[in-house]
Amino acid sequence: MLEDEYQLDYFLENGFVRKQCSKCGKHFWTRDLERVTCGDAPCDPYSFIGNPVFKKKFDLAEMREYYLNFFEEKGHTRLERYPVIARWRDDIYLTIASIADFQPFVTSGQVPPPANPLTISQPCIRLSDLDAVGRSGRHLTTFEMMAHHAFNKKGEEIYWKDHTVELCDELFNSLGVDPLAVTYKEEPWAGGGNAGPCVEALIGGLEVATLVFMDLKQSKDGDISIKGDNYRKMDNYIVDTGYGLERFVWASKGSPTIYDAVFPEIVNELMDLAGVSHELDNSEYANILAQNARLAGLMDISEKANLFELRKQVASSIGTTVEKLSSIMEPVETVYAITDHTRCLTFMLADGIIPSNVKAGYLARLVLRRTLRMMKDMGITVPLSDIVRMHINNLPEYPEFGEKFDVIQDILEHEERKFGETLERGKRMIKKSAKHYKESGQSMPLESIIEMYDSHGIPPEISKEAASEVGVAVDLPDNFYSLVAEGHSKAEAKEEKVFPYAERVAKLPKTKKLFYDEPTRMNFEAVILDVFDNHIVLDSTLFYPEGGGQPADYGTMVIEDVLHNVIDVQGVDGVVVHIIEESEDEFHIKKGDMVQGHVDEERRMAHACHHTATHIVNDAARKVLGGHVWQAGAQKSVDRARLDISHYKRISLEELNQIELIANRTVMENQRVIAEWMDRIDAEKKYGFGLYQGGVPPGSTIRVLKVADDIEACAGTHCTSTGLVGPIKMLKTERVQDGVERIEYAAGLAAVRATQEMESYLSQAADALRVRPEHLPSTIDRFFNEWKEFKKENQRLKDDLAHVHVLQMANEAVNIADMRLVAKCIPNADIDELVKIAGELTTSEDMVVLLASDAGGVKIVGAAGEDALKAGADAGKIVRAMSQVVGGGGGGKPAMARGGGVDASKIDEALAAGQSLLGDQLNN
RNA sequence: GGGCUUGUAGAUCAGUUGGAAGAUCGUCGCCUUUGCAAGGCGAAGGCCCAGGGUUCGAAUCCCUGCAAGUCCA
Repeated sequence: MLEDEYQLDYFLENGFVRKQCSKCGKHFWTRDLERVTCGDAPCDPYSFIGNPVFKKKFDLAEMREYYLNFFEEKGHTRLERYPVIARWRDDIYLTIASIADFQPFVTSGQVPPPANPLTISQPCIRLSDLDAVGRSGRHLTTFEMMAHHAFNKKGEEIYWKDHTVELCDELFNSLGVDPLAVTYKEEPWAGGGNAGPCVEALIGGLEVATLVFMDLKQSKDGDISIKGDNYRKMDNYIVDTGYGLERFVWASKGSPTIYDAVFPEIVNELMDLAGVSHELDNSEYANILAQNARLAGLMDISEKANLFELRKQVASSIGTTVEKLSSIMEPVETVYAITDHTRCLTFMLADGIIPSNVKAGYLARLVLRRTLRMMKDMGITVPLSDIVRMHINNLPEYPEFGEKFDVIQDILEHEERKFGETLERGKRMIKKSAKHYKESGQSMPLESIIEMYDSHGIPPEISKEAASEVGVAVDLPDNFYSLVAEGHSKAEAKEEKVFPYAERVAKLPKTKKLFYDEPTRMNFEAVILDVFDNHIVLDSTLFYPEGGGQPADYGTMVIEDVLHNVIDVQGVDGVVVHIIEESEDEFHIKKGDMVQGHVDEERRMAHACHHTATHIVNDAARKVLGGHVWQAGAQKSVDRARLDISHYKRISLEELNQIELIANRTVMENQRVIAEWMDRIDAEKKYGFGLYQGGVPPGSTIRVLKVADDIEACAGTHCTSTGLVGPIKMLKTERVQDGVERIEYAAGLAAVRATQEMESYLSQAADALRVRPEHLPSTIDRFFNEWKEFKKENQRLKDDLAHVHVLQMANEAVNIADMRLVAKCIPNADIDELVKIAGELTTSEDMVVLLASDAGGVKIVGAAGEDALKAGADAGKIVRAMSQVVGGGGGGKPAMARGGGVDASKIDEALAAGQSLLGDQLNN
């Protein structure tokens, strides 16, 4: 990055000098002529602890308000925060920075910003330094990034570097910061495909703000190289600042840790619950925490070795041992982490993340389970929701949290119970396998501990604990989690489907879409703009291209008196491409030809019904299940549609019935379906991000569709009023992921057909049992019970029959070498009968039994009594040999074997062969 | 989106190379006991998740589906 980028007039005119840090070598700007270090840790240790840098103390609400108000007075428009779950992004799950609110469409210049310049305090969640939270004294999973942004275009500059630094500097001045204590360090920034110069504002060793001047974007042919990637200048350039709200509050209070500054009441309450005495008034204790935070500021403690190093340094600086220090620090750190994590959960759940085993939901569960584990370690037994309640009470600025508390509580209880069950199950498994290893005199292999974690979610510490209860010791290596990661094969890069002819299509003008204005018209005329094999582009069309879960229209096109079937329609950047069935005539189609198009009306109407029904069902589901319900996907077809929604429990039959009733009521209200093209920003302001349930459409204007109470951005074709949807019939629910339920339903004629189909199953079943459908449940119940009775009865009869056979057959035995043999065919007997007879006969110890039956081919059973076994009889071998005779196979144990074959005519031959083989066995 | 694990009695789980479906707890009956805890004897209770396939034969092997658990991006 060029040095020139940082030669700001503001610095030069306000007594700043550019220096190079004597420790890290980076350049920085300061008013302090004596200063030799850049002001950032580790070059400068924290000096603000116990020595606040502002003239007064602020809490979160006061600080946030001060900041936003300051920038409002400087001509910025204040914006409401965005959710912590990045609904409008498909590349990240969580909102990780204020600028994320405006990516990708505002930052790329496609969509104008909601205000310019603007200021916002955006709650953000970053889980990348999870291990450091609580320990470092400064890391948080959840923080608010206060920011002012200006979006500049060539010729339309709001403000750029000078004014940005000036505003920052003024803010510090107004807060009473000593001007000599502020440094601005040069630190080129790159991330998320963009880059630019950047200065970090540092006070007392703490980085309190980052001022990014984003004016580069990643590009293969770019002429500027940063960290190995090529970038080039953008037409627009953006002021992207980030001021850490929590750090400001910390700096204003100078408390030993950021946690004691941000949520002191909750920290204290949890310390009490954990039985940890946390007296910051005690100067000795406060000094330990302060010293820990100061030194932690100098290093990255996410690695265990570094944590130990930190302990060593802190211990020596206050004159104690590492063990003693650890015993003081660990409980305190854990409580800090619990306080932080529960605040994170508060934001996550209140903003509608449903804990799950995939996607953002997994992140929520990760935090949740970590928290529960730590609470258990600390002996905190209150429900998680009690702690979340504390946070909600502590954040009155977010009244929406309180409104959602009931659902949050329900989710938390559900999750706590689930985790408890998982741990119980896991402990049983561990104990079982530990016992196994103990008995065989082995130690517990690490692989099984890894498997317990990877496949069953049992934390290694819990595995170790459970194993030691059985008396098996387990060594846990420091790099346990990286060993887990090693076991995972790298995910394959998925192949992106590339549309053929995409480049040529891109050069064509956007197709005029007639189906929005005239949803009921099915015939049209148009002109061919271009043809690629069987792909046809028109100037205008009534054909709906696949999109938004709605499949493409089919139909026909008459070109030069030849009829072509349209078998697919795709949209490529606003250009509609019609794909016709391949035929020999297609070679005659050329640019400029007139086309008479006809859309398959039945297919279109079925799609429209299902699409409108989807909006109705979505709304009904929210009304029945709760406001946390969020569309996670949808697909329509001619005969059914499905809607995936976020929900933390299985949908019960009662709930599904309720949804069905409400949906059909909405239909009968016969409300007009209203679609209007709106400015994206206006639409977002008016309706919120609920608009994007079905996905985020690109562009500065979006089509807002109102179906009864449901308002969404939607580009599909719809019925003109809800009444035209016809009946909506729920078909089934399915759990596609933990936390995501799929509802399947049919609408319109498809619903009638689906109902008819169900009824026909019902009447067929009823006919088969010769009862009326309403008697089916009781009749089936009776039949099933009777069937079980008969089965048992059958078993008893076979036993009796076998017994009768046994009495007869014992007399028929022939003597072979001191043993007795019964070799006989019992016609029609099934294999179980043969087994029973043979089993009973061989209770006589000198008996060998060879039985056959012609039921279903040939069945053979052989058995030998104790003495016969000792004498060398092996029923397994005999039966195998006999089975080969009848064209099959068999085997078993010497005492009991079975086999069979297909050729019933050779049964006698097989019995004879068996007898002779037995003779051989006994004589040897 | 990818990976791994699991569906057997009311509950928790065994079930070997494919060859007679089991244990423990719980339930019920009887016995022992002043009573309780406990003990003894016995019994009931299984579409071995569903559907295909391989095989003479499948709880067991293969495929598909359904249900559930879990790790990661």
